[in-house]
Amino acid sequence: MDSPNQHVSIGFLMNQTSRKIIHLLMHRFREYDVTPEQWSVLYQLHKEGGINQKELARRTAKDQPTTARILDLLIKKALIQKQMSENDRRAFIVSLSDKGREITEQIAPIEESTMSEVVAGLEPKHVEQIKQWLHQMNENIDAAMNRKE
Amino acid sequence: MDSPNQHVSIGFLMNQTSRKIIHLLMHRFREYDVTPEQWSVLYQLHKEGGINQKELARRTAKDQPTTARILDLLIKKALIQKQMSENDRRAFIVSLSDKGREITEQIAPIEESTMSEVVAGLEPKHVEQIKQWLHQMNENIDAAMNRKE
DNA sequence: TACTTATAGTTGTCATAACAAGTATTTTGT
DNA sequence: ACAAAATACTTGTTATGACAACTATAAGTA
Repeated sequence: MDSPNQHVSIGFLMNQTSRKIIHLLMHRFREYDVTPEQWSVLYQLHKEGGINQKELARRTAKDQPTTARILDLLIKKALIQKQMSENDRRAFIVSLSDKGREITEQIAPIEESTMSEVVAGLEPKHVEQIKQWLHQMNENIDAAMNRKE
Repeated sequence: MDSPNQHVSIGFLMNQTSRKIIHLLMHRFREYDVTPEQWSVLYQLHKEGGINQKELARRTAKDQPTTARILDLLIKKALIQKQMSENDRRAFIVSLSDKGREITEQIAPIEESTMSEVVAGLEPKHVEQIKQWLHQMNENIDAAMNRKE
């Protein structure tokens, strides 16, 4: 990519960078047969299991159908399990299997070191600064979506 | 999204923000029946038409199959046309149709104003700073991918 | 020239994501 | 208590994106 940075929209650049990060993580995770999106689900369940699909979708910032299909794949790989909620028979409670916990703990340091490579050359306070600005953009977008529909 | 910014990986946050930008643009473009990814192709062709698919893929940062399929859709909508290259019978030369040019010019200001909304509250020099850091991350990722395979 | 290799593009498969529509269950309002 | 509305989840469709395999053509090389 030799394109002059200055004339490229920030939207285009963010999209490109985000895809590249996912691409890199995919390669690093490949031997575990887990994609970055599947990893984000496993990671949330490792932080706190026993939540339902809707809550899991909220925490991973995915919609419910996408979450449901990722869970299908993770069940096929025997990394998670679903059980019917006792309080609410519409809902399922999701949690890591032993194998899922093991793989999650193996992948976690790989994810961390990969992201360190990605932000190499940036100071930690700059990374925090970017996160704050991204957060601001997120809020702007939410406001824009709510305003117009 | 009430998640505490600090404990979220920058990769996760970038992916989320990027998707939200696309989502917002999609809504703003909906009446023109053009998606943001299709728009990025139209935009590049408006800057310079008469290039082949491989070059177009490079400029939009998509791979060739993705570009080919987006072009199929744009041809169906009669926004672009392909003609065989005279020099190289493997290649097609892509360019905007009159309708494509018209729609592109209508959408351009919408894209601009939408992106202004997204970065509302950030100073222009901060936006430039983010772009520089994103560019740095891109280079880091390219280096990491080349190093390991 | 003939053979090998590289290139431009297409097609197929799978994962992710948005959206709409459907089912089953729960909650709300009367 | 009962009908209506909301909720949790699933399924189908379309677009995008990564990747591998394929066809046709071009370029490099013996």
